[in-house]
Amino acid sequence: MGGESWRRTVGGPLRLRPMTQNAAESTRFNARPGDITRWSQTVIPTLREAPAEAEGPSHVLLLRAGYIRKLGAGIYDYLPLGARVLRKVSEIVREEMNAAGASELLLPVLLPIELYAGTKRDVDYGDLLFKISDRKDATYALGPTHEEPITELVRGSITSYKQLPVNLYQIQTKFRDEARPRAGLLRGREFIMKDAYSFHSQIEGSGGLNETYDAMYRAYSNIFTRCGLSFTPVEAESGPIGGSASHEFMVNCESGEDTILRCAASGYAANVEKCEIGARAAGTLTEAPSGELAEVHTPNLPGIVEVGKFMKVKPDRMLKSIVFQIDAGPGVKSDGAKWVVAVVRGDHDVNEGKVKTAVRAMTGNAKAAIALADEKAARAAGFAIGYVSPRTVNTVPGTLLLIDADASGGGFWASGSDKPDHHVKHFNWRREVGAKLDDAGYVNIADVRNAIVGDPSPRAEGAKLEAARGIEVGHIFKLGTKYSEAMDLNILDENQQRRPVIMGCYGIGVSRTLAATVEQNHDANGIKWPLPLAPYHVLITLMKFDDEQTRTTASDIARQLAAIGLDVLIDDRDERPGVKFKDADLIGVPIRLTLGDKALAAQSVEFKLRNDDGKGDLCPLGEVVSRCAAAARAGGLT
RNA sequence: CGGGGCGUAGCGCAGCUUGGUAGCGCGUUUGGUUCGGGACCAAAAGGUCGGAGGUUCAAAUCCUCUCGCCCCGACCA
Repeated sequence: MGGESWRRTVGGPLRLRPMTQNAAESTRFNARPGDITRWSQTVIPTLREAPAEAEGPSHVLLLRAGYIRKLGAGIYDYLPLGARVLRKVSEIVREEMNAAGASELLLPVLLPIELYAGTKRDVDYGDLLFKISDRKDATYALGPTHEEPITELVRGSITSYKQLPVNLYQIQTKFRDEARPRAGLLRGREFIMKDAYSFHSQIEGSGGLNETYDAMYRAYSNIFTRCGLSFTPVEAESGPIGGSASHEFMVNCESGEDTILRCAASGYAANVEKCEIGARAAGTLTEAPSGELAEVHTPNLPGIVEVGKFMKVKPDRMLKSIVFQIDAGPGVKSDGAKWVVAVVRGDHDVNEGKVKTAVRAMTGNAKAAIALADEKAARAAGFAIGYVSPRTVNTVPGTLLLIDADASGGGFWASGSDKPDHHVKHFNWRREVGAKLDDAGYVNIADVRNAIVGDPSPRAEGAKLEAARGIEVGHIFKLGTKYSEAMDLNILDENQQRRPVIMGCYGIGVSRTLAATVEQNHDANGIKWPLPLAPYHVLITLMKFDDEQTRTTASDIARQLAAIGLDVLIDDRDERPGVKFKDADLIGVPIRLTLGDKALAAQSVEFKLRNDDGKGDLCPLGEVVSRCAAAARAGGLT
């Protein structure tokens, strides 16, 4: 971080409110007064039963509590409560993005398909790209992310390296033609996202990509902290630049779809795709055989588990051999290596990214691309797909062999037999593969599998990796020059060199954050909003909706709360108390004030937090505002 | 895109096997009794049974096609 930079890139949000010694002023939570809404005048259609299709706590509760309504598969209305929460998330995002030196703009949703053809993303994105056509039959895409339009914009408006860096963001609806929308707001076809793009003339130093990346990392940490969420930033699959060039921000939640791994000793955390594994004991590839090689007929068995059951061999004693094909990369001459067979234990999963890294190291070709082998091509080359064994390193020309440490030892192994419907028992590395094992140009022991719970930590000796689940709500990464090269975004640098602009990209799922917050904060009765995201901070429940004194008192309190910046919902419906209390718990407003006869007679109201059990306690009218303010502050409202 | 399932009142469901006047609970409306954690009694409104075609005297029910939705998998912010 260049400390002299005029740009504010560190720390919390700028607040417009001037510092003051005045005690009353200092309890204010917002520059503007809070909102006062009467339940009877808005639309909060709570449901006793959730629609049958609702899946998962956030989906069920947001539907039941009247925050959202489904309009189609993966398409939702945001009702007044839902819209208010979205606004709260967005405001926090805005404040932190602005404080970190980014500028908000708004790009179109409707984009000519040609824009995506230029970067081949119309193909790469495939069916995920939402396409529509107009009356002239011209095709458009509904923006899934906005690298192309933003690059197009910057190409036409930034003309000198002296104008860099810039970081531009928008908060907007995105579209993806998901194969299977699910879990309500967590995976919709239409969702709200904050996406930011930064542009730089260099990677290092003041104004460089790394500086902004770090600033975004801090801004994201601030944002999710301010939202009141428990979250973990994890290392994710790195982009083209390498290193720790990508992080995902995961909301910690057992119901989350993503698995993350972390090491308590070092603080290291990564997603499954990225997670490194610490040093493991490997075999010497010289161990003695466990017995005679024996062929077993294993017809019509679809997976390793079934084969294992059939042969009475546990998956952790089986070798799984996965075939990848190597594309040497444009302009790079192939050195003859065409295939890679990655071998892991049957109970482990091959990691494509790690295979790629290992292949690059092995061949010295840093641009080599690998992909799961095309089945037809692999068969034609001599691989019995589904029954491949490591012996193919000897039988198929141009084949490299990568052996995971845990698959490299001696003892009993079962493997494919390189002919359809057959496996072998007592596979032995030395006997079956032979001299090629000693040729490091062809055979390497490497980390080529996904990490799992209990694996050694890559950062602290002796420590083990723990697994946790989460929901991805933010992702930052270093794009490099992929888009600037594809779209001719070049700028002359100070040495008069014409160079592609270096880019970074930073996303936050705004609507997903709303849902993830509910996933993380709820109980059997309903939602429990963290104060900063709550649609209203205080709910005033009238026991007698038509009692004049009750109504006046409620209005009074609401006005005073609004004056210090708290948002107030007054439940003035003609409903029985039980209904009101159930709904109060369901919609999850953090602070509840109940105005009933007995309390009012004692010049008091009942004060209860959504987080507390029981019925709350009496609070004298004169102390209500300060008590709410204290609770709001304790709840993380600023 | 593969496999499975479901479309009947605002929500949850029954009816379909064996064709014959479309039902139940919740919610809604009206009246009454109630009134501190989803009250009770009475009355009422609300449905082209997803759509199209076919078989039949007659179709929510049987057949064909189609659309929508959900779940598992593949995929994924």
